[in-house]
Amino acid sequence: MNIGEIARRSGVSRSTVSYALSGKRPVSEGTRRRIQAVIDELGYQPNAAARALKEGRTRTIALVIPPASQRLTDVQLGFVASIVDAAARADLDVLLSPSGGEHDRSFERVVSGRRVDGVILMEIRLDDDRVARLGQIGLPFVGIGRTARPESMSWVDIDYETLIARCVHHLADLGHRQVALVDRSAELAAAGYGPSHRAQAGFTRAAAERGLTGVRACCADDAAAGLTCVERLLAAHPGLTAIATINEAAIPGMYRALAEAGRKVPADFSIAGVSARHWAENLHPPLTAADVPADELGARAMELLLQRIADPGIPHRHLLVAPPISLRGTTGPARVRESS
Amino acid sequence: MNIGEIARRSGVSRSTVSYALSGKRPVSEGTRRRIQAVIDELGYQPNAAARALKEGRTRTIALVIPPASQRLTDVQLGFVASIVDAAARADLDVLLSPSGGEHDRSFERVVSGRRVDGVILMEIRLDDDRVARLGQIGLPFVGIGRTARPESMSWVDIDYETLIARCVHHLADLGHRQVALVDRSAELAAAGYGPSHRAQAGFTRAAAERGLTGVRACCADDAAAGLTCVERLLAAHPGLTAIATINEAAIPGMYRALAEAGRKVPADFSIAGVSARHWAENLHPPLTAADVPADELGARAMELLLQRIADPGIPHRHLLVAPPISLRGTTGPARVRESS
DNA sequence: ATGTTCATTCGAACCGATTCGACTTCGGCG
DNA sequence: CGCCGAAGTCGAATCGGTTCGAATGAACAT
Repeated sequence: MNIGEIARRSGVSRSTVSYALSGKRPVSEGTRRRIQAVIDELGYQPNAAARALKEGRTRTIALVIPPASQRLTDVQLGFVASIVDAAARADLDVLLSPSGGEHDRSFERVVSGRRVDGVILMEIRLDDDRVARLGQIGLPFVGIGRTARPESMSWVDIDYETLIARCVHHLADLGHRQVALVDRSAELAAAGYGPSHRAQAGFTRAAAERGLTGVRACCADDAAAGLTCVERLLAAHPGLTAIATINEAAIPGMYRALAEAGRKVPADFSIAGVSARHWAENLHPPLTAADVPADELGARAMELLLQRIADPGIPHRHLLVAPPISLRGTTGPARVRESS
Repeated sequence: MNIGEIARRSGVSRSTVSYALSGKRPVSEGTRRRIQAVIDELGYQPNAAARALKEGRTRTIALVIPPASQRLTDVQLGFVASIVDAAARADLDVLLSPSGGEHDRSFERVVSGRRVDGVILMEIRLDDDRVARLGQIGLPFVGIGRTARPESMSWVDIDYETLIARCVHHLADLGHRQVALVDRSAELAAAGYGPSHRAQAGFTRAAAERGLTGVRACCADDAAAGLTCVERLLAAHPGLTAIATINEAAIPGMYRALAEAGRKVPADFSIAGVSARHWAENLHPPLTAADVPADELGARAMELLLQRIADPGIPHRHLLVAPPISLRGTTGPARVRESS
């Protein structure tokens, strides 16, 4: 079932079949129909490897996701879904490469074996080896997230710094004086995960501007961690009345911890976060949060990548989004303390 | 950066480089080291397309997932994660192919263009075109789920029929007399989605065995649909006291609807389901459910696929799991009706 | 009749790996 | 001393496409 077989059965040469399929040179109407009939009958599709070898491109992109060990958050899932969708629309296939550890076989194999025409990188760190490696190889790529030197690459990103600052201002407006930032895991932050650092920067800045007492806590990406994290925060800081967070996966656990501590949300305690809209709306009570437009970001990332693949020489482009905070059910005026 | 370049720089022929890498023929120690040094220096990896063309295999598998439009459920996400993980361990790459509509370009391209050595199919219907197509092409595949003729393919599956029957028996044991089955979407069921049909069969059978009144409702895969679905059920069947469900994504909505109707769970109303463990545990109250071992199923599916790729002639194998129901916080004795 | 143009089609080279048969060396053995 | 086998290496063929230059033949003008 290769092109030679098609050529034989339609009584033409292999090159004519190729031209009939690609249209890069004229083929007479009759010949084209004869060839097409044979192709339809046998269900022929050109061998992808042979085509990729000759053309020098694979019509495939790689999507580099966090290692499989950690569950994807809802926002991340939104990125993956929209990218897979956009790729399908562009007739591209998507190769999934879990990467995160120090030395990653999958990433290296995909990237330096030229299995793909371009790469979309998720979970980028401020100083990311993979970015350097892709630059060295000269493979087009786009980040969802950015390094410490963002001018030198193309990316789309969420402006966690601004968003967390906005959360803090919102909480300060409501009268809260002691606010905590619940970050993602300590390991991620230590590894130089951008959003952690930027959220912290925004938090510190806004807290200073409003004269608030701010504490920061790291927390793994799951509900159980959220629960113990908030338990500890409440124990250590009894006067705490509000949380700002970028850790959506931990939020159900935070709700639970607050409920168990007898703090009603939003009457006694406020939470504001950054999250996927569906996720925020389906929590109970629904979360006041900046809704990350993951679908749009994913689609834009793919757009940027397609442009870079078409012409690797074009200047880098960036998209930084800071969606407004949707007021839902988890923030309210700070309750005046009984002891005061 | 191809094998010729490596050969030139190490002063040997291309075939010697190839043998040095594969070890399929002896290469002297000195030559091997010289070649390896050049390879390390240039960061050479064999071109995947050229290798695939010659060897006739791509070292890649396809994972066929539901179309991107619908969010993956937690169980599905577990499958994807474990398969990606298992593939990475076997040094295989994973190509993601969203498929579900009638005529699917991505699936056809991946499968008949020989882009992959094997396929794992998710969301299989009782009568599934893709199964037929894969059989026709002769590409090894394993289903997560099975068709109406399960002997003729390899698969792993969750025994929804048994699990839902168990849920019904459990609810009957607690004294419930009117029970509803909340299925997944009507479109899926109409398309012949296996779990829908099998869950329904188990539900009807168990309800008959216990003399219960059973109603079935379809419900899209999201919280909003779960909410309206349960609202409608309560309105139409005021005597309803329990739900069995395979629709995990709708469960938060069901909780909400019950809360809004003033039915406390589990005091006034019981829910038993089939779900991912993390998901069930993080609900509030935690869901009594059969915990789907998605990680194990995914790993086993990959195992079966690797066997079939190694030897397509071996007999088909199957794995049907029916994990026990973990009693958590959503089922309790039926409250004696006040009107009785 | 001859030359010219145009539309089609063909044959061969090429992409970058693997692999087979053949060739050269060298040591061991009769 | 000459033969044999093994080790090590090389050249060429091959996988299945794409693409370039050239060949064919019909239509048309001179």
